[in-house]
Amino acid sequence: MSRVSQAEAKANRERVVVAASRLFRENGVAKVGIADVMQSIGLTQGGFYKQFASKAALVEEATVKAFADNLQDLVALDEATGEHKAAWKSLLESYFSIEHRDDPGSGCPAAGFAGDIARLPEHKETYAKGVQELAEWIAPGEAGLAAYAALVGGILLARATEGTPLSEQILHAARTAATDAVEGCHPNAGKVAAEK
Amino acid sequence: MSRVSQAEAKANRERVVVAASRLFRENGVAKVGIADVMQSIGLTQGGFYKQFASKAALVEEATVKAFADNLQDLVALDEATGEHKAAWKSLLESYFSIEHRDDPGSGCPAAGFAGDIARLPEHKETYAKGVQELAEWIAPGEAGLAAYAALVGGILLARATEGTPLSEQILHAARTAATDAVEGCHPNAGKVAAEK
DNA sequence: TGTACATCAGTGAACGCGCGTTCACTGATGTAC
DNA sequence: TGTACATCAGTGAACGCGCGTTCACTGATGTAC
Repeated sequence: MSRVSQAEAKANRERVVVAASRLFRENGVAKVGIADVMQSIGLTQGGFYKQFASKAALVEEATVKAFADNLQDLVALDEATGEHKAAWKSLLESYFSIEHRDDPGSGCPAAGFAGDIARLPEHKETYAKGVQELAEWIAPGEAGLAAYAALVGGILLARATEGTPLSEQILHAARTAATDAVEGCHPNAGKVAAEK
Repeated sequence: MSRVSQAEAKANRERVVVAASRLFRENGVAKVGIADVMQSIGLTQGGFYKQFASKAALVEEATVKAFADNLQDLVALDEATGEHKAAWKSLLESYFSIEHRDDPGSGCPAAGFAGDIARLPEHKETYAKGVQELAEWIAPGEAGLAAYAALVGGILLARATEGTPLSEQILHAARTAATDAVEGCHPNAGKVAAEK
């Protein structure tokens, strides 16, 4: 294989971004090399720099794509359920599922990229834009932000404790708390931290 | 400097763990090298392996220490305030402060190590133990776990969006939501995600 | 208490490996005529 | 439409650098007598 048609080259470029978007979320930006990404779609590392200026450029595009895809899924969920509140409840179930915990590659981008972006200032703007849009989907303003932070914290802790019984407890606890926030007052509201 | 007294050697070993506990939280395990840790306390990298079997062993000890120190601080906060609910409110203020966001090195270990531990299975047990203890401090059972997840998610998102206006909004939103969870029902409870 | 020797914490340089990036090369694609 | 040539996506190897780890060496500490 040497030269390839323009259309094929463009398609390959997109495949690189898609693969990176998955691999970065799955294993972390630092642990995924250019060679890994290229190999995963059957190409060699050398060609990478014909399409991207640097690894950082790929991280940027992969971040944008992950957030965009995620938002699109949620909008589709709105349309599928017909009512936003039902869509939100449906999201809660899948978000705090074992499947989502164990498959970060196709999961929440805010969670998948959180660890890396926190130390990569150049991508914070992009990350923030993505977070804002997804939080807006949940609910406008600070209510959405707080809810989204609870989601991200729950899934990250569940992943970091995966393999211990605590992981499932966290998933359950976070799902319950988020559900209660939608339903309104829970009978036990107010008891948190008031028992010691 | 060649050989050093046993007492001094033991003290140096502890200084290494303390420095690592801070540096790992601050810059991430992957970005902090053995040489960085040793240099930060005025020693050279060669001596490291006289005290530790590997970098992984240091990560383990640094994780344990970070969680232990944090728990001790919280217990002290309980004693200082006299009442647990007041201590919790006080924690909320400092947890979602700009200072805590900008100084991960001495901050919440669950947040500081989250990104790295999620990809280092060998440390998940230790991490889980630390999370469990801190969550128990907040409140027993799932209430504490859910609250802690909301804390961690809030501070991580705020750090990953630092430099954008969203960061402060997240801090504020997460603090408000957590405070309301203690106070009981907020007038707006139930409105989340119900407006679209 | 003093002396002689073994121990070993810390030094500084080197080794290996992985990874981001570069580069000469290939040969099908795209284009000019 | 066909031909000749330039372009350039992809290849495979190499370069540099950082970092975890190893190692011969140093000389003060700790100990045996």
